[in-house]
Amino acid sequence: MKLTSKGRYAVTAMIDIALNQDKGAITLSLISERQGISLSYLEQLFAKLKKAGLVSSARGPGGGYRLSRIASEISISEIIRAVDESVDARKCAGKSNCRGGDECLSHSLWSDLSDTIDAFLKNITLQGVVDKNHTNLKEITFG
Amino acid sequence: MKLTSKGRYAVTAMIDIALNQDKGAITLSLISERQGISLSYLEQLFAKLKKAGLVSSARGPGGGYRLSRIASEISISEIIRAVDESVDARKCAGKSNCRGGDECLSHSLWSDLSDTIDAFLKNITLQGVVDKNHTNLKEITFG
DNA sequence: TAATAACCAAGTAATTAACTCAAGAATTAT
DNA sequence: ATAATTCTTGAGTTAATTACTTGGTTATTA
Repeated sequence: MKLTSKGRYAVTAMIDIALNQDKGAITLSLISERQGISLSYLEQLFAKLKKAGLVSSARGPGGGYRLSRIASEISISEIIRAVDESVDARKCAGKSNCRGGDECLSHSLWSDLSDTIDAFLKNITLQGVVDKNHTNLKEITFG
Repeated sequence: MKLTSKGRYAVTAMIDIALNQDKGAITLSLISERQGISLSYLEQLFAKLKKAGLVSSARGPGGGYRLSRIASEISISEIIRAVDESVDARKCAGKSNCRGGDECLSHSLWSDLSDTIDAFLKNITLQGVVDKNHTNLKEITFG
């Protein structure tokens, strides 16, 4: 799991579609204008989003992108993972200075932590973000 | 909130100290050897960790770094925020194409989401990760 | 057939990450 | 004192990634 502005762009674009999906297919030009993201960059992001099965596309006039599933069934985790290659949490693997003992412990721990964050984001849906329902999650206390 | 390998390096190094703090101050050379992170890069990271008040330092032989607080009172959020500049969730601010209306909605939503992730990481402490207690958090279900 | 809009492939500029080099200053041990 | 150790600082380098640009092509619709 990796969190960068690249992922934010993807989430922003997906939210834009979710907010405007009643108007039919949404063109990247429109998203580009509304969200201030370059068209070609969006093309690259949407190639990945499509490959991940999160959106479907239609060419030609009246074409554009649609959500493949309803917004309540698309998680933020999926969107971010579609565009952001995950951080390699195990760079130690194969390295001479990492023998899998205590030295490697922190690496596997980070890996677990990363999974935990991912599991957390799986429970926040696009619809939840649009509805601002995700703020409910803030109320949950841990530990 | 931003999640990159830079933050992972910082967390890894802090875990290394937490695991070895009974042996006194920990030198960066040792962490460098054990974790496979270059010494100079660690120097830069620890300059920030120290500035953030997470570690204290001692020079000379027998010197090194110590945790400023006990591990159960240092959150993963603090460590990551100390070294990783946060993603600017409001690049829209001041831009002509973002007028603060619906167009900007997704930006503030992302900002909220980022806060949510941060709040989540605030509840995972260094000690929790060392004890693997953080895996308990995986059991929590949302929504 | 003309306009639209997705698709595609290179390449480039800017930024950041990760590292290197080269000093210096404080502390401890001899 | 002297020497070894370790933090501290800053300037510079390399590599990777981000974000964007350019210039097309294909498919679809009016």
